[in-house]
Amino acid sequence: MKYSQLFGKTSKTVSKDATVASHRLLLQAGFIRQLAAGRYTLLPLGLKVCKKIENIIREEVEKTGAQELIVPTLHPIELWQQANRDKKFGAAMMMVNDRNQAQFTLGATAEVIMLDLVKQFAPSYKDLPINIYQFSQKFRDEARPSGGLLRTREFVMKDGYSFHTNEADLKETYQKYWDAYLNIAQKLDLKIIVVESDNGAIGGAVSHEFMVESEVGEDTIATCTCGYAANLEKASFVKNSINLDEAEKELSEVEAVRGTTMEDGVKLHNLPLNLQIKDVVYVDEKGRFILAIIRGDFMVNETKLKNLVLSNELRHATEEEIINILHSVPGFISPVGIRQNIDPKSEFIIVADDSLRTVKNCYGGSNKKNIDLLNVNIDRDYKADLEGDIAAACEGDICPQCKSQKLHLIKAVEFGNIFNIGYAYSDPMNGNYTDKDGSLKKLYMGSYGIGIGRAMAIDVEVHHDDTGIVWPKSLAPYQVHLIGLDGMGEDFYQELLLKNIDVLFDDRDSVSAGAKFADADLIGIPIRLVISKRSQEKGGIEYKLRSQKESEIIDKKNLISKITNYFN
RNA sequence: CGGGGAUUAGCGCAACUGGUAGCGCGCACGGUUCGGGAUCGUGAGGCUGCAGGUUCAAAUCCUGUAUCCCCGACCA
Repeated sequence: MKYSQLFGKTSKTVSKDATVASHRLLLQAGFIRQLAAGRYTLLPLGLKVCKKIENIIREEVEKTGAQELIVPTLHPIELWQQANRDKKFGAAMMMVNDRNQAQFTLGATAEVIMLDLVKQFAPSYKDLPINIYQFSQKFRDEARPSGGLLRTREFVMKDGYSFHTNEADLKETYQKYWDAYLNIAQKLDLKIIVVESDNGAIGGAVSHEFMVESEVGEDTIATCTCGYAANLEKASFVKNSINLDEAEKELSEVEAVRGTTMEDGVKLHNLPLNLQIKDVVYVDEKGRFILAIIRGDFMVNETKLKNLVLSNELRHATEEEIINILHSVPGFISPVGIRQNIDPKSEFIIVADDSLRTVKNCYGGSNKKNIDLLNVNIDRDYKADLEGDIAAACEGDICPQCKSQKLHLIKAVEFGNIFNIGYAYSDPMNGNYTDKDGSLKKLYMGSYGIGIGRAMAIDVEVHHDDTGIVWPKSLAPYQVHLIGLDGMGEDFYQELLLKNIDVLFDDRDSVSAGAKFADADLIGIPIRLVISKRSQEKGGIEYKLRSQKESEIIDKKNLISKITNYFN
């Protein structure tokens, strides 16, 4: 390709809105262009890179036995409703009507479509596992797209789906995908941290995310040197016992003229924070009031809480709701006796973190202003409707796996994920197969995703310097960036083409050498060749790797083999 | 959805207390240059996001609205 013919140009300036490096560089180097919030055009250079990523993914994913197909983008809303996923995805779904007012959604993911497809072939155990995948445009009406291609409303995803007789069978495919993802990441020159994760809107039980450490990442992951790694949404930690050897003392009310913060309580009673009970009131999408209680030194993890109470959405209760509906007082909420006060028409759930089993004789509010309770004990003084882990892990907490070392929190971007979905879709949609004995059994499902545009952005995030992108050779839009100076280069360009070398030839004659070098740095093609009077006087063509500072003059005859060797 | 900022030429930005729009880059043409974003000259390019209002006069003030960005909420 001649640069003068290439559609899409580099630019000297780029909007100050592009604060993330990959966003700025991809814009500036002419790989992408924005159409609307979270919607980007892939220009020829950008598309070339994405196609290379797709091919790498295709090659590795097919090793799992997956077969490529493609399903429509518009999904009849009824299918989503069958699986109850329309509510899970909620506002993120793009809705469309046809001329008959039939409702469709623009595919955000394709579990329901793929399951429906599989059902149409009435599979028997002999057909299983079924392992299918596609590359297709996904639509998610994200509340706030950000970071260029890192979070968009419209993107190409490789989404794979597998169908099994049981979980053990899924695990085999799951492991194959795991390995495939690591191979893909290696080819993309990305260092992956695999973490346990929450299944979120996809549903199911266990899943893993393939993360790349990055300051611009929207996720936080907890890691330990022992190998433990989990998304913060899922990460657990050791909750040490505080004073379990104490005898339970008598519950008592005391006057407590104080502010409404945890620290105010600590100061007033001169008792440790970890003996205080923290009370947080939430309201979910069904209008249920949820009182989450937890040891004072811990924080509530809303994702864990949502999973425990089976809610899709939580918000904090307002002060008015606490006063008028719970008949309590902000800052003085307590699980003790709160239930009696509440209007029985309002559904009310008390959820206790298991950390409340690590303490005795706790203190906190009384649901009355300026009165606190001392020596509060679970079971004796209050009971929870649900108990479990709803605590957020923090930097320095003790690792749940080795139980000795401290967790370290790092920011990361999600490169891909694999979901063990189980029966989350087969149940509501009657996704069955016929077993050996002729009986119908539920299909056990898995799903597997990688966003292509995001993968490209992560790669730029990881591989760039002050002057531009530094593509790994597997992804570079071209292998060689040939710069012709002094009107030279055409003959050698033709020669490279004949040798099947993928070359971008900067043939512009109205542009200075400096501008060409700057553009080459920006675009980031691995090998830069310069052919000029000067290089010829020195006996050949200048050869320089984008990733290195030094260049060398190489004789034309040896150059082709040097290039092909570099790429093998 | 809450808070903040923005919208003027293809891109990046100016235009004070209202007087009818300019700079840089890029683009076109012509010269001189030619190994790290050269330079000189000439030129093209704008219903100032949109809709109302105030005024003799609006890019500028007011109201509404749309879009974009950032922080948060949400989402993976």
